[in-house]
Amino acid sequence: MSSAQPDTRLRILKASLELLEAGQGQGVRMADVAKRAGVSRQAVYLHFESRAELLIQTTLYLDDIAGSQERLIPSREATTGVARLDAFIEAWTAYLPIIYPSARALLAMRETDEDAAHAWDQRMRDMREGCEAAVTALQRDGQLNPAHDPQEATDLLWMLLSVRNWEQLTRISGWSQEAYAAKIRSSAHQLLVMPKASK
Amino acid sequence: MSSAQPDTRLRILKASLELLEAGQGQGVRMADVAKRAGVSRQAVYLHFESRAELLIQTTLYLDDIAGSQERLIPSREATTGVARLDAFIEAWTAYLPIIYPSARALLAMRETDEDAAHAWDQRMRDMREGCEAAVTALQRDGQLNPAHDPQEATDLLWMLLSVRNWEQLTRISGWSQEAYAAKIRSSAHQLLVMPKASK
DNA sequence: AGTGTCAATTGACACGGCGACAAGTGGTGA
DNA sequence: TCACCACTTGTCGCCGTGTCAATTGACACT
Repeated sequence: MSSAQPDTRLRILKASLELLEAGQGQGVRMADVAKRAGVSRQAVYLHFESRAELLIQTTLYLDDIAGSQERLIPSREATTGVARLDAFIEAWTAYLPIIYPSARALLAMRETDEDAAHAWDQRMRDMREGCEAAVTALQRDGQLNPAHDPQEATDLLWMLLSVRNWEQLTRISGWSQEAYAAKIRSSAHQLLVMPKASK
Repeated sequence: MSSAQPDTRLRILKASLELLEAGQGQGVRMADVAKRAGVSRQAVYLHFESRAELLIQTTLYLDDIAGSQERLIPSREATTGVARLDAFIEAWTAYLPIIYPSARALLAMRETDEDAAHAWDQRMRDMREGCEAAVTALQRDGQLNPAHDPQEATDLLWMLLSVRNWEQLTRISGWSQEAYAAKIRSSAHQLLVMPKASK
């Protein structure tokens, strides 16, 4: 936090992120990132040991500037199980389009690179914890659909909220982000919330 | 159907399929396929113009020997909408583990190769037609959950049955194939079939 | 025998992208 | 003045895909 060039590492991360967003996570090479950061290709390797590492750090950087943590506050503060579920779904589905480009790149890398695989899996495990917390809150309220035990319910919710499903519904089936969010929420309710006996 | 060497093209396809299965769709190179087929690397290019083309043809070959068409007969013959839905889900979920290795390889290729992307998308469009037929049959019977219009219901079912979801639930969440099939079927019912007013 | 054809082989090569290495260069502070 | 630091320049190796040209060996026709 001192040099005229505001921290090369940060410039590289920014460049990486911008390119990922521009290409929707596709076709971003080390040389492209370097060029955009106004730095030599080798300088990138001075800061990141490999392409996998750069992608991992880029997603962490994005989490940081996009406030991944703050987004979860309403969910944690929800009082009822259903409110917690809804708040979590709301936060995650709104976050999905933001992380999609870098998630896609990391997912592609995951196929061949062990570090990338590990980083992605960790990320998804963290996200699963949010699912689990929501399911637990539902159960505490006696609102969990008895068709599923908590483990299975968590996995189903986790699946429902996956990046790949967002990709399929919005990019292939052509759903708007709003339609996606609404339908996923109502589907989660149908699957997980105890059907009302009567009213 | 005559030479001592039973058709080189076929030997290559078999080799490709075996390697894909052995590696769960990962790390299969042209040279590996050639070696396993007992043929030079160049011979592979004599029969398939590119790696993408080889993968595409391998999945078609697999469809052929695994009877992808026959599997759909029970679904087409079902009388009620719910029976049709169940038969389709049963056929597809049982087919998924079979095609997974080649599907995975093709999905990876899809990211970078236009031909592979087109072939995969076509495959998935075909599968979607099965979903659509089941939803239409449900609707005809007045059994479609009014929470969804037929389009949306089809897309939801399509999403539910995706290769990626099978991969996540069985390979990551660790569900058995049986648990997967049962849960997906019951989830499809919860989502798509009209809730009984009473009984 | 002689000729043509066809499938396949051999070996070499170009290319793109990642990653490593070595020898500079230029600015800063002790 | 010297040393250090971040960075540059240029070069190189590796890998996997895809191409090309020359050759071989089997068969078929005449």
